[in-house]
Amino acid sequence: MPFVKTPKIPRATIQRLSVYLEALNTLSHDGAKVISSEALARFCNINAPQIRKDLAYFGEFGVRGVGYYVDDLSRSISASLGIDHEWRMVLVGLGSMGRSILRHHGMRLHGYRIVGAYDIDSGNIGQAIADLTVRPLSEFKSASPSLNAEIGVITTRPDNAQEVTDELVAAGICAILNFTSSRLTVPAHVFVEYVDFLHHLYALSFNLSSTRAD
Amino acid sequence: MPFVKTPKIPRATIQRLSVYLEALNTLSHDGAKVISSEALARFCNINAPQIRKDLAYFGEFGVRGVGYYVDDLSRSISASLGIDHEWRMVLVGLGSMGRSILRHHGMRLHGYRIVGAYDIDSGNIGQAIADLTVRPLSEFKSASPSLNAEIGVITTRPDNAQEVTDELVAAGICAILNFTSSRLTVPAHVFVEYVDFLHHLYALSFNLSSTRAD
DNA sequence: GACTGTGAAAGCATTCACAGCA
DNA sequence: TGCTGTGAATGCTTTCACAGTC
Repeated sequence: MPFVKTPKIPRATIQRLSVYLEALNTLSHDGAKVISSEALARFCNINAPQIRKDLAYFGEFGVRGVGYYVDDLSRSISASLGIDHEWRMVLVGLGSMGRSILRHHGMRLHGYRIVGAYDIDSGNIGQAIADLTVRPLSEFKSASPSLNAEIGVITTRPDNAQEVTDELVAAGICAILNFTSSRLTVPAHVFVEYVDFLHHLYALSFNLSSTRAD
Repeated sequence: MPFVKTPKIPRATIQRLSVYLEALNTLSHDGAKVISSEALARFCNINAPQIRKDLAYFGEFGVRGVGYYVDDLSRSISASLGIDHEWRMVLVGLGSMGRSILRHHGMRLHGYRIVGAYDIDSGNIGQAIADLTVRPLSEFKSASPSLNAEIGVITTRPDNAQEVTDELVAAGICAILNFTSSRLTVPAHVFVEYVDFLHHLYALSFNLSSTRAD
């Protein structure tokens, strides 16, 4: 009985795959055809056995005695991560952070497309930003079937985050990228990722303070 | 010989401390005086022994049979993280992401103050944004002693990130918050934190795809 | 009685060494 | 020969159970 090659993939592996992908795209751009785990390791500041193990979770992408074909591997990782097709997203909250994300080029380039812009702040509603018109969140549920978005991005003020989440989940969204500092409560089938740069600043402060103390 | 209570603190602990802090501030705001690890655990979606262990790395903040005093604990965590005073930062790159960070209220509220705005793109230089004037990065090194900033924030295009990093490090910056998708190479004494929401989107895509497949 | 602080056990993730293949 | 794929060993984190304290 041949197993599908997926026992249980560490979360950390997924994060590193993103790094490999980034690196491979750069390498490909520079004309590299083949790369060894050792060379890729140096490029990413990650060690070689780790890379081999990570990749092995998803299949056998390399050629022994040769290495990995850059473009092949890039495609394989994309497929493994599920980013080999376009993902449709809705954005809620058009303060400066929301606008900046709406205008962010990288996301579109990598297959993430914002197909709806909503807000609960009436001040923003009706505005046209980057070919979308901001609608009140209350309209999302009825628009949802035609928008066909799978990922919700929240950039409101923290106090509104849970309310927005509930609304999105009620409308069938199963994945949320949360830029606010609020922790969200969601049903088990919903995935949440937190982007909180304050936390990263705390980590820097901690490191600075503790080396200072030595 | 009484040890300072710091054997080796897991990185994950630092991240969770940020979460506790956030929660405690909310609780304090709502008038709570005392909270048990169990109650805090429910509030943060983290389990109770984990919280107790995390806190124990830094000292004995609780009272047996009672719990933790909310405001006390909040202050203790802030001190442990080294965020009980203001941190000065310089921002490099004033595209839409940079501007949005410059205008972000939360950061200032939490003791992070941007004291200098730089860019290498001549289009932005000279502009006044939120009481700062954008200067060319080449001027940073000489201004650095008087600015007295400790943290650098990079929001340029990815291709410029390494160059900017080198410049910041040369001027004495020891901590970098990197919003670009580039991996940075830095000397051992410099700390780097990556804020890459594309990676978070990848994680969501992966989760969505793999549950879809079941 | 209630809840913290902590050693000991279990569970994960990373590293290593080497077998297996071009 | 050179480099991948992988079981076995190491090192971290998390979990648990309970002793210690208010």
